[in-house]
Amino acid sequence: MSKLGKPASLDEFDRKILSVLQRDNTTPQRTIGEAVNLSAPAVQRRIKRMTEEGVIEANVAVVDPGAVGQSITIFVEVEVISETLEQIRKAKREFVDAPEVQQCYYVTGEADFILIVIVSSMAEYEALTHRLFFDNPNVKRFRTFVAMDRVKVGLAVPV
Amino acid sequence: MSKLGKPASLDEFDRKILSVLQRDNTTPQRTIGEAVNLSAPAVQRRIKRMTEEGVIEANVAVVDPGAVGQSITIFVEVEVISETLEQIRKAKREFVDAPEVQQCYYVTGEADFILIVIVSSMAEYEALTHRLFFDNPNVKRFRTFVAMDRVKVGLAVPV
DNA sequence: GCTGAAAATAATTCACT
DNA sequence: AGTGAATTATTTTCAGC
Repeated sequence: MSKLGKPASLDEFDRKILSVLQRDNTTPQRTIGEAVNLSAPAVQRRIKRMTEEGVIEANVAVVDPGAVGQSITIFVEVEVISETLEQIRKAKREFVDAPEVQQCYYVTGEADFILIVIVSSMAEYEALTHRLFFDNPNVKRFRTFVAMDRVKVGLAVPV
Repeated sequence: MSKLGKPASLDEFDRKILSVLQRDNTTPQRTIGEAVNLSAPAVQRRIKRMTEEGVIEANVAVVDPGAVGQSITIFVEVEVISETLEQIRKAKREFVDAPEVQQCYYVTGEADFILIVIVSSMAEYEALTHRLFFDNPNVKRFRTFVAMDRVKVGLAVPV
């Protein structure tokens, strides 16, 4: 959910703090302060403000899918038939609600949605395709790409 | 980088801890302990072990791209000409080294790579396509999908 | 091996300048 | 925004299972 309240102008201090937190948010505020030439409380205040403004959306641990069952990462391009606002909203909701769907984007181009799905078996994926796609009369077409290697993974944003 | 050293067998405690940390890794260990019926030090030891084993790959802050310049998320399907091991490795390296490339997967299907790119303007994306694709004789074709909405974003894994 | 309890250390938060 | 005190969390040590 993006905060639309403010432009949330960030100064150079904020940007530097963010770039540290995107790599490792367990970095002590004191260490961050030394890196950006600010006291620890000042760093803390800025982090708190950016969290309240929604600049920092979440703080999460990144888990290796392979360690938790033999997980399979799959990309799915989905094309829908009707692109009315209501249909799009409904499709979004269905995709978001599926726990197997890790990331979902509404896109321009030859597809309408791109989904990143994580399952523990192809049988599970097949079941998911039935539930999300075949049983959905508004889905015209979908294409599957199975990831053989997660070459680079990150949610970081250039700051 | 996936740790291949051990199967890293996780018990129910580990899985519960992971599922908490994937939502919010700033949750105090004491609170986690109460949730999973374990003492704070026990929680801490398990987190440390899973971090060393690579089960926990990173701890990161998720930043709203819109807050940091008006960032644009783009998906790119890349098809290469030669799929020799050496060419694949070389392509991987080039994609990984580009800071605009946030996520990169090597996939089966009609494409060979799927990239998730974040740029602050289409001009920047165009420059990137020249650098990564047009100037690379091994790239046969690429397709661009511009994200209009990040419907769901997460790196969490079902545990 | 693992746990939980207590002490020591280090972090964060708050009042004040 | 910085300083220092108070609070809170994390880390280590250690005894017991």
